[in-house]
Amino acid sequence: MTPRIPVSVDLVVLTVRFAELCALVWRRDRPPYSGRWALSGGFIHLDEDLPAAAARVLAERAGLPGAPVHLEQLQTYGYPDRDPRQRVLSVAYLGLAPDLPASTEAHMSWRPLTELSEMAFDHRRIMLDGIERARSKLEYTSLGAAFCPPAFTVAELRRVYEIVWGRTLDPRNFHRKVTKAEGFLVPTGHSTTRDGGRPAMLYRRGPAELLRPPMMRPAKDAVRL
Amino acid sequence: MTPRIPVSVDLVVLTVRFAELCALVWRRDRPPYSGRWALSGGFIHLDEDLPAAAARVLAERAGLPGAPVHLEQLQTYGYPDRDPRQRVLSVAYLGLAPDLPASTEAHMSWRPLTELSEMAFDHRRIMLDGIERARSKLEYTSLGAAFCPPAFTVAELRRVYEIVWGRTLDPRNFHRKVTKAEGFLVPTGHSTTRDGGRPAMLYRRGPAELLRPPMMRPAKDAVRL
DNA sequence: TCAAAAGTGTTCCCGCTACACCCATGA
DNA sequence: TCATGGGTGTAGCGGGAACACTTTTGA
Repeated sequence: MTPRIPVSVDLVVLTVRFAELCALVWRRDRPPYSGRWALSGGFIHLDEDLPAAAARVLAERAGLPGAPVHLEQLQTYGYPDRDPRQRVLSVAYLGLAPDLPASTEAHMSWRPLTELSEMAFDHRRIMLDGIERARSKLEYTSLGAAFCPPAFTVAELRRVYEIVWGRTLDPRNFHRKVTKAEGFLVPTGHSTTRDGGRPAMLYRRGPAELLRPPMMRPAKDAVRL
Repeated sequence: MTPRIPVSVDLVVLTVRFAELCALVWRRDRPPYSGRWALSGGFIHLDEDLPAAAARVLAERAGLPGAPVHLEQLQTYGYPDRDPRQRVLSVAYLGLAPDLPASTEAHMSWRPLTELSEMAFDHRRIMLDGIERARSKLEYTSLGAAFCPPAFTVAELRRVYEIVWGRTLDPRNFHRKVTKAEGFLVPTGHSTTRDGGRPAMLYRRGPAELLRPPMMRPAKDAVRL
């Protein structure tokens, strides 16, 4: 007989807001782990594909239906006692989102990492794996723009990198690097002064997925901004 | 009610032998997909961790008990009709192995990619994902040595890179790069002439996991050796 | 006129590439 | 002595780091 196991999809949805890297979480109100922060998740349906289940959880449980969130499979967690009630296999997805309002109806909220030292189940481990994935994805893909609104400036994109990596970057070299990179940024023709100073060009995400050569994060001796 | 799903672990075990990248497969002898090549796999037990299940499948189904195979989780495949009999969720693991004899008892054999254009289920897709993972891992980790025997020469390691990437590499620059990289190679003090010519130093795998800066594969205009 | 941020030019340095060259063995 | 592959030296180039400098706005 083949053993059958309940399978859930859990979402590590990250964003950058108020100069901090935040995750979308809700506070559990019953055991186990009552009062702890938890990722949004749900069991997959029997006729449902994994990406479809992730999209459904994003819409229904996370309260972000139709939001422009980049979703990708992260990893699967399956040690037997990760849920004390019954064995559950969890397929984790990573979501990168612009700064959206969290759904109060779904009881979700954006919390900076510093507040998330204690989480339910193994959700802290999953979240940390997601953050590490996001950090490395910024190095060799153009996914940093997934944290930005549809039109954004180079400085806003740079602040995303700085906050996700926890490093300061040289604004001038960063500017050259991303504007020169083929297919990373598409000029909209408009500009804005919302950051003060000289008006900055507004860009949209370009078609390029990979960044070659990659932009490597500086060594850890450089500090948080 | 939470739907329960059978979960299997499937292994993409790769090696380099006879100057070709090969995968460990077996030929199915009954429907569905009778006669097609398949990856080794098995259902996970109810009390079993995922890495433990992968190790068990490697030992029992793949016929490589105790072999020095680097195993890491690849991805999870879950669209509902990937197995026509019943829905099965597959957690794929990638294994990198030195050139070991395949177990005849387990009916496994090493087959070069060129012979594996038609496989059972979605195993070709899984295998291709595993190969792409292996290719990129060679770029930024020291896992190339996982394809080599315990003691190996720089030239043997280079041929691993050349075959996995399908590109020729400059032997002299490659030599400098890997011998200079901190923690990649540990000299054994011995040497060998098994490749002909001047004796080559033998090395063991070093403690370093990551390769910084990475060794990037050349653009695709360079051809197969 | 000044502060602030955008964007450009320039210099230095390091790492990669290409290739000339020498070394140590078997045949 | 020659063929074969191992290993070193070195010049050139391209990209990143550092930073001086100009540009364009709001106040």
